Amino acid sequence: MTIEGRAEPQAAARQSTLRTSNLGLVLRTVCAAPDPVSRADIAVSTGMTRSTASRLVDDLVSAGLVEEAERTAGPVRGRPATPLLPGRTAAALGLQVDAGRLAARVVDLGGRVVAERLVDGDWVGSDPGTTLDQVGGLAAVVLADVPEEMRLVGAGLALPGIVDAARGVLLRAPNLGWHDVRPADVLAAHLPAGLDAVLGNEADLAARTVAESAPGRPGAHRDFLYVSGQIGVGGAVVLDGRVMRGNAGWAGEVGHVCVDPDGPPCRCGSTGCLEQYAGRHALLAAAGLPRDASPDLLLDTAAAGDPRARAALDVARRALAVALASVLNVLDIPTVVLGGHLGRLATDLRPGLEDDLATRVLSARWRRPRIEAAGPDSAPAATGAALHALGDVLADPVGWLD
Amino acid sequence: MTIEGRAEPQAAARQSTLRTSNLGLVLRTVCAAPDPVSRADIAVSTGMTRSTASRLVDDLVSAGLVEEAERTAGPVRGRPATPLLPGRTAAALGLQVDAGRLAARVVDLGGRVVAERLVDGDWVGSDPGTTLDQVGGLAAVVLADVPEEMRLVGAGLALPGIVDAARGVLLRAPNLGWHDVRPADVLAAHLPAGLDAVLGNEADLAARTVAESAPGRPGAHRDFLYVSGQIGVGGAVVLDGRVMRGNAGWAGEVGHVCVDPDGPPCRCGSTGCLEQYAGRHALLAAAGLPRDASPDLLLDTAAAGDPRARAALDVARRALAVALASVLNVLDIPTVVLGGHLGRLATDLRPGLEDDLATRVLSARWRRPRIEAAGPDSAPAATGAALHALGDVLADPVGWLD
DNA sequence: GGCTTTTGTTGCACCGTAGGACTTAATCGG
DNA sequence: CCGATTAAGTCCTACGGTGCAACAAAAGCC
Repeated sequence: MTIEGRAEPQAAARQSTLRTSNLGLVLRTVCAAPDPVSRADIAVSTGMTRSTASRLVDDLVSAGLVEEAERTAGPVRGRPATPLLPGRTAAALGLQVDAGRLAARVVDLGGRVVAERLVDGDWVGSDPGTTLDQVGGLAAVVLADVPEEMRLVGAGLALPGIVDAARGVLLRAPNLGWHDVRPADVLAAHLPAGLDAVLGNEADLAARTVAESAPGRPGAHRDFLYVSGQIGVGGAVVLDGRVMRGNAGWAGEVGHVCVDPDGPPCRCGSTGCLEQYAGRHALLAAAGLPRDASPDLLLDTAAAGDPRARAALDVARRALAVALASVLNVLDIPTVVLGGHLGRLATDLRPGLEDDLATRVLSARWRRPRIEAAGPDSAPAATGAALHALGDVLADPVGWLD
Repeated sequence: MTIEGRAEPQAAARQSTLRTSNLGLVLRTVCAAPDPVSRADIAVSTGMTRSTASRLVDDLVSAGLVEEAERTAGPVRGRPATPLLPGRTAAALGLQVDAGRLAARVVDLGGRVVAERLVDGDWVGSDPGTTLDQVGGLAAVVLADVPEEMRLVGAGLALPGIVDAARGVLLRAPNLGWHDVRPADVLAAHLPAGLDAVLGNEADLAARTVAESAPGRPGAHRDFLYVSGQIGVGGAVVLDGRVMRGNAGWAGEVGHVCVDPDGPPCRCGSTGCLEQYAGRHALLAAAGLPRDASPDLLLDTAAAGDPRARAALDVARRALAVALASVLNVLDIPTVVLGGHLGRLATDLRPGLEDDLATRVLSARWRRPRIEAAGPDSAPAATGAALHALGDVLADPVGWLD
């Protein structure tokens, strides 16, 4: 929390800042490139001299953050380049607790999933201690699969609620029925000493996997609104490739954008929230299906001609159009990525939704808003949590040089 | 415009980057401080050594960007400090074209208004060339008032519409009836050679004066939504003290947040936009008053018991509550600042509006959203335009060292 | 008046990057 | 097969900017 109206004291840049900054830049350049780059490539793309680039790369290589691949003699003249790759020995643990799934994953600097475990079930109204114990157990199993030489640089835990990351507290997670939980108290027993999981919001971290396909590597979109269809509707705003966490962690709550002030009351105290039309429970109830039915069943039912299912989908689409248009007008964002159950309904929703947005979004005449579905990852927020931890290394590799 | 999915090549930090960065930091420290600081204060607050701070200050002093005030012997032991102040010889020109007012202002590094001219009138549907000629004339008059030794470091022009700042084009300004105008073509004749005005959106620049009370000095709020009540309703999102311009300059258009999907059609093509309830024209028409009546007349009429005026205010308040709550839920912002005619209605709107927001904003239980009125400045966007130009100097003073 | 305290300055050391010469490892051409 | 060419990577010195510590300056305190 910052004190309003006062600038926080900014630190002066010193010699070591240069090294930190440039080491990070070199590492990010290696990680961002779709194809392996050489020391000379780095020098060219960053503008530093070959000697400087070379020295920084050497430091990163000896720390294991960058690896030299075999020189493959190509059809080019001159001394062949040494291809550089993100190191395989640096990795992070990503954990996820969701109302319907627990996940633990280890992801390395190259974005490769080294090990993972998923468990499906129902944790609505579960006991925080018991559930976190389960996740801790998963984490321990996954960590046992990790090769000996691998170095864990951090861990993250994705939670479907509002978190105070600085204090490590989950303030409230309505879908789980949890509030004021401090996961570190339970997780510490299962994790290696010194490895404590940074908390993050599920939608924020899932959005990160869209913005960043691997640590430091830009993903499909740089500026977008991520809408996470869960029991309710969560979301995240991504600007310039970075997830906006907001002043106190509450940012991105598209589920509570008001679609109709005279609409049904929402558990948040307001009326006509988007969640009341497009949340999974609301949607399935309106369609006359059991509330744990799958999105595919809903689509099949509608396709079979069931009027209630069709109507529920249309209502959800119209509500999404109103809510998303409002957000897009305020944020001037070109793209909406649908995740969770909304992602699986994207094919059905997209055409009508894009048409609605084209009439409701002010800038649509210049650039038509696009709707996309998130990838098929079964636990994107777990990967996002690992990416978050790995991001600390990319931002400042100095602490990881032996 | 950035190419999506690709990281733009970032430049490596070099020795000169240190100097640039630290010179800027020292200058901003001097400008940000409410009371004059000394070289030693700067060293302490930035963490650099006294010798480094001293050297950087000397450079800024000899360039006129910082001034040494008289040493005033205080009641403290030790050698008295030399108080440092923002230089008086660096200033920028701020211009504003509005539907009802033209303005030209010169503001110096300390935030002092050196000279200004305002002209009221009606420029709705005006000819761009003629109107810009008028502003250019104002600018020339104002510049003639500026002392000889003063150095103009830049200029800005605030316009009530969507601008492409990079290309210097006003895309569209519905209130003026302008589109695709390149002001530089007309203004160049009135401004000194080399001084070209950077374009900005009126609401964005007005919001900047709230975020920044003088160049580099934090204002009353750091994170807020600025709502500019003009003929329509504009706005700006300010996060971490910086105005979000959005991907293509369309950000902050709160006026077109949907308040009621079944509401009246808006000129933007959507229905039930906030502007249809809280825009000046809509509000006055609903109250049965002429559309150029003042906000004070509306308040007086309502206070006198006129039911139409009272109802119009209540409708506007409820619409604002729905729209603002949606935005606040997505952005996690604690404060709304009302400007333009809405600022003058703030006293009437605030109590009810804050209550409505308290029930509609998700995080209100933890932190109640607050409504504030913008200051009484008659042309805030002109000042904002000047601040924008001065901001370039604060960001990188190196170009201004002789 | 001498002591204390804090500000501002000066000279030297250190650190990291810049630049250019040199080495290395490949292709190409005779 | 061998030298010319080309580009990658390394090494050494120079330079620029900050850190450090000693010193000078200007006040209050006793």
